[in-house]
Amino acid sequence: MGKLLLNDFTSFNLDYTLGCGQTFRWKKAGNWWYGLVNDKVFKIRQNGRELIFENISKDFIKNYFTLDKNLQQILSSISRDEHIKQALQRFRGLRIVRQHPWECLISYICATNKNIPGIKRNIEALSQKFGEEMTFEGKKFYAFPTPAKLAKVSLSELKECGLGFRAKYIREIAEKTIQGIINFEDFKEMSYKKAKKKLLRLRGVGHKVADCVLLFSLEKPEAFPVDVWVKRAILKHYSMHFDKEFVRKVLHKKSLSPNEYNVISGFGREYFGEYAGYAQEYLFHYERFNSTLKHSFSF
DNA sequence: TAGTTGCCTTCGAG
DNA sequence: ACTCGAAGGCAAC
Repeated sequence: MGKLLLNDFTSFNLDYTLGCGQTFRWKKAGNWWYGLVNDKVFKIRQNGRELIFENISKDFIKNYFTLDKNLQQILSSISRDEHIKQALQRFRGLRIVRQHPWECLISYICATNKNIPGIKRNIEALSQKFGEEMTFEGKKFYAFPTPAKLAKVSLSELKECGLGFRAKYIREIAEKTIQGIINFEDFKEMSYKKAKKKLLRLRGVGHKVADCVLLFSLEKPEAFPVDVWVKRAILKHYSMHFDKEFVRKVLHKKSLSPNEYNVISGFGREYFGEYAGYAQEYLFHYERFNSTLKHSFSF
């Protein structure tokens, strides 16, 4: 068993961090969160300033949950108006974790035109079918499949995971990864713009998926992914920063054109600054949270 | 070249 | 039974 003491309990909240929808494989049982990250199974729980974990090293926990970063400083840098302040206040302690780029990329390709429970089912199916089996506390866990494995399986086998039209993109990217055409360590070294440009060349990767991968796994905290929830949040609370005509036009569209995407995402990066991605994550979670509240009390 | 439209898998909610 | 929408993207036009 390992322990880690935080300076201040508001500097990290495990439930918000793992429950906000940035990751898809964590499961909570009682007070413990069970996870499988980079081929390691472990569990972790929080009690105030204390983090308690089993089957994993302290260094891994520090790195994965970015405990080396000063969250208060990041949050004050994006705290630009009353609305974001409310979101920051409500979910203070939410951090963006360091995901593995390969798993992150495939996960967010699964996320195209899907809701979060659907993405989780896809990834669970992929892992059970093609990932390495592990045992922890007598229960079976499955690692996320390797690029080599996914490059070998047939399209119909992939589609059995409920991937639909995404299956062909996933296999293409698996092939390019084992061929070395995609090298995630190189992406980390590049600027945000250059890395994004390279990601956009992959079939199945548009602006939204690229920004998610850049933010959640490639150390680019300025990335500002715009999905339907963030679009709604921005048009609702920040419409004064856009042309009336633009707002009216984009409000009821299902999908954004590349240009419209860049207008909203570019606003986010300029307005919130170098940690715009954190603002995006708080706005996203806050918007979904408020929507759930409305539904729960509507009857 | 930039912007638009139709289509794509699946699946649960209503 | 039927439609709608979901952490969208592609290709034709």
